[in-house]
Amino acid sequence: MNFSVSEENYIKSIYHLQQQTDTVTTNSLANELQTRPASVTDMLKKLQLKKLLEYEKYKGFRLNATGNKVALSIVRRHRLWEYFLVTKLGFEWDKVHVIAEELEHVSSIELIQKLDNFLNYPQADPHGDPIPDRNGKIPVIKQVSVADVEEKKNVIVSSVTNQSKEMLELLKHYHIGIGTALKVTKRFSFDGSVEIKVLKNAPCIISEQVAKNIFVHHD
Amino acid sequence: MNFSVSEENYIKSIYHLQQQTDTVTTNSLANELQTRPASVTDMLKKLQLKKLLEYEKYKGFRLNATGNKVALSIVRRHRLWEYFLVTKLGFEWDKVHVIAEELEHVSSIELIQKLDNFLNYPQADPHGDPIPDRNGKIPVIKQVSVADVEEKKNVIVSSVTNQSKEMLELLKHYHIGIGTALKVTKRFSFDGSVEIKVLKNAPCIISEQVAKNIFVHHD
DNA sequence: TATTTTTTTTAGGTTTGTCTAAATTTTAAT
DNA sequence: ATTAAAATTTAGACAAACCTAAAAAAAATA
Repeated sequence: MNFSVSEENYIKSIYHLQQQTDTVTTNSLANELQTRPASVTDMLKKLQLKKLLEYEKYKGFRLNATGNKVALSIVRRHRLWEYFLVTKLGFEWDKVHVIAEELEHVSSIELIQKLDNFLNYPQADPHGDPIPDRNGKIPVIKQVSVADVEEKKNVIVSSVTNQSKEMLELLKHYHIGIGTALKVTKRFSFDGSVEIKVLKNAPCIISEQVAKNIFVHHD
Repeated sequence: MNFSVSEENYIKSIYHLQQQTDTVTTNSLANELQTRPASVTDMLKKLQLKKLLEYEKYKGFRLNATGNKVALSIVRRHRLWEYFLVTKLGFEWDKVHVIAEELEHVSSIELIQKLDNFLNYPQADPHGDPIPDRNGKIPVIKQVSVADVEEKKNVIVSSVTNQSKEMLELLKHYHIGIGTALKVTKRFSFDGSVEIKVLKNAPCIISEQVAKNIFVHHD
């Protein structure tokens, strides 16, 4: 089956909203897509007709198995492109989302297969979000926030929850990015701040707030 | 200025038709785009309104300076993506056109700038067609067909006019691709066939028909 | 429970890009 | 120079994806 850019955007947004709430409401989807509830209803009927949705008037809706599969393939494309943009083209994290939003709609299956191979089958995008494989399987990456990680253990940064410009600025200053190896050298229980050591750099202290947003996995 | 996918396709097709004939006709454009003459007329009005065209009813049309600039930026995007698909993702020449047709409409200027840099500012796409630079300047690549090249000179394959599957098959068999270094060892005036030597391979003979389609430039 | 508020859907309209069929202009042929 | 043929444009329709305003249903509140 082939879908329009608009249909794909709806499917993707429903998928994302479903991660938080089981069934999705018209208003929340309209809000997510920056459109009007009436437009959402129109599209819902269309997606239901194409058998991607479970939808009952006034009762909310959710993707069925087929819809979910389609969503995962869009997410896969999006995240692979994001990874490409950062690791190959040298974009900053905070710039890639918008561009990947366009690239994700290029539909060639072979393209994505070859891109995946070229990138060496990455497990997560530059924000640390997992990349579904060609079958829609999402790799489970065991990760802990820096606020909870064991002392003295070597860990690798795998994702950052807060993707604001401010956070990016801070991480750049500390030379921290996805894939950075670091070690928690000390934890201060007074304010929850943490001393970390990024390879070859002098140790530095980050606040609890920051530590909670940085996730790592074991080496 | 920002253009729709449809507008971009019209602009690009007009540009290509202009390479052969000075002014373009409604029918030829309809044929190129696999659409109806009436649809072409509709779009012409729109492009004229956007000041990209010189167009007089019933008299044919052509891109003006602005239109040309837009066309060149689309051609640039298309050819850079083709180059990427072949050299980085390992696609065959004959598969990339369709995919590049989609990728070319992703509009981020920064994306194309960084892609160009990543690819190391290639001068020509995998078919040997020149890639306009960011200012729309097309590199002039002095090239001669193998049928006309001097004997014993070392030359490099720069483009292949015929891009059919059959031609690709033949070239693959002879280990010839864009960038391949070769030497014309002998020319037979009887039938115009040419003996060439591809580095390290045994010399081989290609027909005049093939020789005429392979273009080379001096080392 | 009755009423108000919020959410969702329907009805009808707009824009973009397409189409067919008919009208018009240009080109070719007698 | 007429007439026939071909090319082009206009007129009017249609589908996709959006919109506003009004109606209907569900949820919240008195």
